[in-house]
Amino acid sequence: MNIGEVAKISGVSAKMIRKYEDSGLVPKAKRNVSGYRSYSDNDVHTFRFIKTARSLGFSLKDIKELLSLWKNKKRASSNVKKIAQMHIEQLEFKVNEINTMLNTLKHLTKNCHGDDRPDCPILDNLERIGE
Amino acid sequence: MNIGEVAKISGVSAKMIRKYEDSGLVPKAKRNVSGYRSYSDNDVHTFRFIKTARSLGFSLKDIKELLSLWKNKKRASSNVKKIAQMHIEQLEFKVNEINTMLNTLKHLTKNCHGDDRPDCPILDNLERIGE
DNA sequence: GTTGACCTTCCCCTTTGGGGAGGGTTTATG
DNA sequence: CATAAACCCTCCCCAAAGGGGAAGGTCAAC
Repeated sequence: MNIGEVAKISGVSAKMIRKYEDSGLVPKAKRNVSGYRSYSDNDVHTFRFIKTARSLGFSLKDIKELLSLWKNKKRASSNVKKIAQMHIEQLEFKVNEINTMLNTLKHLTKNCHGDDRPDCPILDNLERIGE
Repeated sequence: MNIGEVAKISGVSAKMIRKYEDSGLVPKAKRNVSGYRSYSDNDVHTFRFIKTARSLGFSLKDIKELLSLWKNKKRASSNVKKIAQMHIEQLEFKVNEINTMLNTLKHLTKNCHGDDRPDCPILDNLERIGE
């Protein structure tokens, strides 16, 4: 398969497939006589794995490890679980951050009349809060 | 004041103060004879405003608008409120995305025994989900 | 008068994509 | 058979919001 077909059926753009190769996430693809990258069904499988992992928010660094565990039939599942748990913690941290922002923002917005007058608790608080 | 003192009391690093100037977020600072940037208390006030707005997750683009509304005593609060509401919507979208990831990740992780054996529902699902 | 702390500009790096230029190849169509 | 469309290649630039550090000028204190 050429890169375009792999992109279509794996859901990873040709652009990103090349980048993943450049960055070492996946091994360099074989080339045909004219220099085109040439892929197997197995490669498609790998790109689908990457695509799914990205949709769960894993970083490429994490995915690199996940891929190597995936390919290693003698892996310990504890290593996979560790990566997932770290990732969960980071996502929970982010959610907490955003929810803190949202609480403040919603409070401020509720109290802003939002009309033609200039008075605005949102601006008032931007002046004051960060002290 | 020199940039270092402004950085210290506003909480915005000197590096970022220069970038904000370069990017047009704040007007170019006056310079003293030796070329050093020179700031007033009012400038500190502005950087504090920016700092707080960043802590609420506003983008620099949003902050540019917020700053101009803040400085404009004839503003309509509706314009401020609009920006805040758009921002709230974006943050809520992000939270939803992350929570969706977390639901899947927690489910998978719960079912992974996490020991020396290779079997792992996390990897199994990375293969399958994204179809 | 030298040292250290401060300031300047300039360039590079992060992360995960995308856009597009310039040029070669393959395939389909007239 | 020739040409055009659709691929593919590499290379460079862009986003956002920071940070690191080099090379060099300036100021203050000892």
